[in-house]
Amino acid sequence: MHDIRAIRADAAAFDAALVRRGLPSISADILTRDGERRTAQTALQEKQARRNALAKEIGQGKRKGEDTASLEAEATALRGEMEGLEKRAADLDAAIKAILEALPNTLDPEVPDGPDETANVELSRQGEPRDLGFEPKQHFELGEALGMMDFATASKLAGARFTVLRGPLARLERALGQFMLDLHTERHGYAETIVPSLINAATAYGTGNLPKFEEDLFKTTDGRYLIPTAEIPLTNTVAGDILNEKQLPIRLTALTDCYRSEAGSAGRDTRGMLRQHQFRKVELVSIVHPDQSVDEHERMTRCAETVLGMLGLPFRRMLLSSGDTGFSAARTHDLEVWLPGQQMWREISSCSNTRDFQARRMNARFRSADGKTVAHVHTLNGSGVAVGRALIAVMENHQQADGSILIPDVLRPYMGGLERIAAA
RNA sequence: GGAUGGGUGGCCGAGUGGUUUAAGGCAGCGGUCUUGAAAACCGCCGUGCGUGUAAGCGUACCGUGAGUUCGAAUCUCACCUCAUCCGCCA
Repeated sequence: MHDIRAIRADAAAFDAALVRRGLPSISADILTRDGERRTAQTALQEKQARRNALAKEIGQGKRKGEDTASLEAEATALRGEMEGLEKRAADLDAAIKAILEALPNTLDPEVPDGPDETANVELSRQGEPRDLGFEPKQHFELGEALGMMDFATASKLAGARFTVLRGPLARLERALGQFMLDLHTERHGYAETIVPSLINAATAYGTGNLPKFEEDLFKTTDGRYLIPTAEIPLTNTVAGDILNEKQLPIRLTALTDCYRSEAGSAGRDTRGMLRQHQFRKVELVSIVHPDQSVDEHERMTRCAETVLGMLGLPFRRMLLSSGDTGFSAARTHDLEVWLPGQQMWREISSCSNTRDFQARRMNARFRSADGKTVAHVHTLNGSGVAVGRALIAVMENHQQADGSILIPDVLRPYMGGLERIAAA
């Protein structure tokens, strides 16, 4: 959510930010409504002040046994005048809010301009795609040959875009989640958290998922939503709060199932378990002082990179372009892992600094250490990392010529010491 | 699902129609005292919006939304939510 005072202070900068998002300049329209709202509000407040004075006078008069009929008549008349002004101020306020809440976050100056992911910029790379010495298979070919990845049964149970995993492959998915959680809690300072998988509308609004992107969510019969990411409940844990500056930074992590309708992605990634209605993800969320969000964004991205490095997966860090950066983010780093079977880099983590955009929507603030000022916190979120896609990446990168899969060292303690997944 | 009782500032908590300008306490901030700290004492101390160069002034907010009234934290209605008990249940 944008700050109306910032728009008043520098309308040109606001419009320029919208242009970068491919949107028309609308500051003039907003400021016109804002001016009308303030005029109506000021007039209303003057009448409220008069009403309050009259009410006090009437109270005191009645106490003394005086006749207050004429005062009461004036107050009654005043009430009629106030109704129109009150409605006008409220309507304008709602109209301005409706405009502002549909606008995406302002982009970081370093974000490259471009229409879509083709304009993303590679910032760094760790590990290189290597020649396996044989024709690499895709994860679903490997999984089905092992008899441990079953799309037909999943389809029978639920439909397209679901997967049934069995045996050691199912355990590998569990191992990945445990490994990531242990890493982030023991080494990276994130507090392990269990959150609801169902959220109400206010919570989805706070992170920017509502009202614009409702079609991406699964909605329950009682009006709640299945979480598409733990970012939403984790970030909203501080909604409405005024935190003490000493509490910052707050770092939270959770392993949850994520549910996405994948509306609008028909036909994309239909084979395998790359794009599912349900997948597991370890999420990282940081609530920080505004001065710290840039550093925290780098730190968070490195926490996610550490996971991939320890799993022996080649990856690169991308800075998303203006056209590919999400609604709530000011700047996003995607981590793309190399998939030998696909011969492609695929997103496995996305780390975003939303600055105060989400904090404004959910009214999450902190009081300065000296107790004098209250300001919005900055919030960041990142995948640390997507478990289902990590499973794919491990399978494809550590596949052997015979179709077995070598288990990375760091996962073996979570696999009961198993070193290799092979067909039974 | 049924019954009952609640929701007041960062926290606790008083307040059943009119000097409430929401008491009091805790926490926090500043100060006095002290070598320093603690204690004690003194002062400050909710959020948003409007207005103003500013100091300030005004206004709204007591779970949310409507309503009654000249006037609502207080009365009415609906909803949300929490607690406890009963029922059911992993």
